[in-house]
Amino acid sequence: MSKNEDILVELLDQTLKLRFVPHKFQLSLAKNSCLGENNIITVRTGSGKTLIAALIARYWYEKYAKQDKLADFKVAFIVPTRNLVSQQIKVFEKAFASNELLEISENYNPQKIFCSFWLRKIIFLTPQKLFNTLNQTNLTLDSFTIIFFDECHHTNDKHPYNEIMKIYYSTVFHKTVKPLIVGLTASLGAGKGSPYDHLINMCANLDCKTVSNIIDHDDQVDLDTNIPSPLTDTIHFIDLNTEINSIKFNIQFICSQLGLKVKSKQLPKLGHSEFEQFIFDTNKVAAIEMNRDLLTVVEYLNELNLFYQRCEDFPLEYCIEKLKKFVKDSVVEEPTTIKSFCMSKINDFLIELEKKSNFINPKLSCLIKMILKYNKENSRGLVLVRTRHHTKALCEYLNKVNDLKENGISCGFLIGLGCVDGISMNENQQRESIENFKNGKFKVLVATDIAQEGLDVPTCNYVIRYEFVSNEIGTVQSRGRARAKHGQCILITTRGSLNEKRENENCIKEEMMEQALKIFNAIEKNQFLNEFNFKQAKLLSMIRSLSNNYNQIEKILMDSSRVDVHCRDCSQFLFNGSNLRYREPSYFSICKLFKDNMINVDISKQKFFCSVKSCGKELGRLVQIRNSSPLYMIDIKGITFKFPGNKMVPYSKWSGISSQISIQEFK
DNA sequence: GGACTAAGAGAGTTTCTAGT
DNA sequence: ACTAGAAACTCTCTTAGTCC
Repeated sequence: MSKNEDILVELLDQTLKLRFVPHKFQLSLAKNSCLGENNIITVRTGSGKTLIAALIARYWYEKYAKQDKLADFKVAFIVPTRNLVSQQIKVFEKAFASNELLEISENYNPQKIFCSFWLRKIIFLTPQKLFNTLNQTNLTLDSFTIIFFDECHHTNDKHPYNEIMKIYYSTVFHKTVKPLIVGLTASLGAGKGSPYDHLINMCANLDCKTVSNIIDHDDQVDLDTNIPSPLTDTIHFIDLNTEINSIKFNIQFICSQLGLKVKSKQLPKLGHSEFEQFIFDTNKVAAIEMNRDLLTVVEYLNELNLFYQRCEDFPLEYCIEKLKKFVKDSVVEEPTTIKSFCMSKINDFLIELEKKSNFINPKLSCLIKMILKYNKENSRGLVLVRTRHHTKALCEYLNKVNDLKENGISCGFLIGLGCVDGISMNENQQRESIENFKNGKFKVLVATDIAQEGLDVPTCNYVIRYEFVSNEIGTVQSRGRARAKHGQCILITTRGSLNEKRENENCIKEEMMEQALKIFNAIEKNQFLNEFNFKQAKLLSMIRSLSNNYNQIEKILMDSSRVDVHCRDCSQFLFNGSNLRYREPSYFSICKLFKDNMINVDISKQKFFCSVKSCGKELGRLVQIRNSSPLYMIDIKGITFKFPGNKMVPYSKWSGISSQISIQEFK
């Protein structure tokens, strides 16, 4: 029996302890990692990559247990986006007791991660968190037995994944004890140059000399029979109808009228980048010349151009609402002649639009038709769009459509964290949206590309990309969201659009990527290793030179006593830099002279200000720490730093100055 | 005409700040 | 103490400008 088969038998034995029965192809893909080789596992979406990871982790867990080394067993499972953390934990629960798994959620700081690290066997986190912990605490990569990189095609350039690998290369690569690297992805991508070169680059970045993919015929059959078969993408072309074209024509007409008012030469075509450039340039000229009329016209032209772009994809009511809001916001008491003219043109246009009450947007009606067509008992549909505005507008619109209501189809939306242009979502709302989509309260989910990667809803049977095309990896990933049998993936776009062109290019790239994998499978191992070693040597020398630079920067960190802190407004000297102290997450002054003479304290507000009478700049807040006198927390925006040679530098954040001078920590 | 670079927009993530 | 929002950072894509 060969060593490989040994491993397989052993693996099958392990499966008795799992709460799932792995498919044969999953065992084949896990093999290299169980042999202890760093390895990239690539197989199409939906085939249970996370289960393979759990299998590998379990294999090593048992191995360590047998050798009585379980105390050393530590695994990190890194995922590119936060909402994947809890999702992947659920999969691992099929192979491990939940008290051995730890979800590092957003309220963990590096110190807390460092402390919690020892409590559980497997931690799940985003790469930035791991990176920060490695940099700010004593945690090192050789503490880990295995590191899984989920969606490892990100390991490139300055992505946090690659930053972690740079630490790997500069700290543990030459050691005998180092973590086993396992990369998981549905598609490595084709890169910019040759896809095969790209594949070698990815291997070098991840220090993986093998790429596990389905080679064996039996495995292919096993995959195809057990996992719902892959879908072919279809592009659904839309021809714009006369109504939209007439609206566009109207906007063009109004714009040319506005243009004449400022004697501009012929306007560029609306909806194209030249028009935006024209707006930008003209605005600049108008601002320099202080030409108010021109500024007004440019403002209106810009809004009309936005309308021109929106009316194809968005519901008409949404476009009208946006325009109305613009009109409302720009009302002034005594408008100039030009302003009144623009306003009246827009108002006329709005009245004209209101008449089109039963206007049909062909792209939207196609979307509704698609949803109705693929909607089944207990089915789910994902609509992917480009911007946050799309998600909100489409979601509101779809929820009003009678055809959908009658079929019991309600719709939710999902976007990333934070607030942009007044559209926001926090973590709880995200979780709620996904939960409602899973439990069926929402049968349709409209989302930005946050949902493109990793969102795993088994009943999701169709994905509609609504005028949304990203890169070739995105095409593969979005297809993988349709998990149910006979799933569908449709791209809705205007005929002849840029999106059509890009989608076609993506398909070609995807084909090339498959080809690169075939070359890899066919090529002599030695030849591959030569190419791999060459890339890796290049990578190592680059990292070495980077770390040399880094060490130099470390060395020239200035003694804090060589800088002085001054008031940002009146330049009054406040205290010497040696009196600065850091206590997470803020900075304080411990200078007695400063406290006694340089500031006025407002006890009721718990704030202090520059003591110069004509200044009074706010400099910071009082912070009460248990059983001690108040600390003087300095606001970075209230002060400026004076360097040797009398150079004054204002910083907007503390990380700027703390990378220049050494600041002591509070004890 | 093709390759490269820079800037801008829109998406993401984390950290820090300020208000309740 | 908690939470929401701003700021700072990266990534991808597109466009415009420059160089060969």
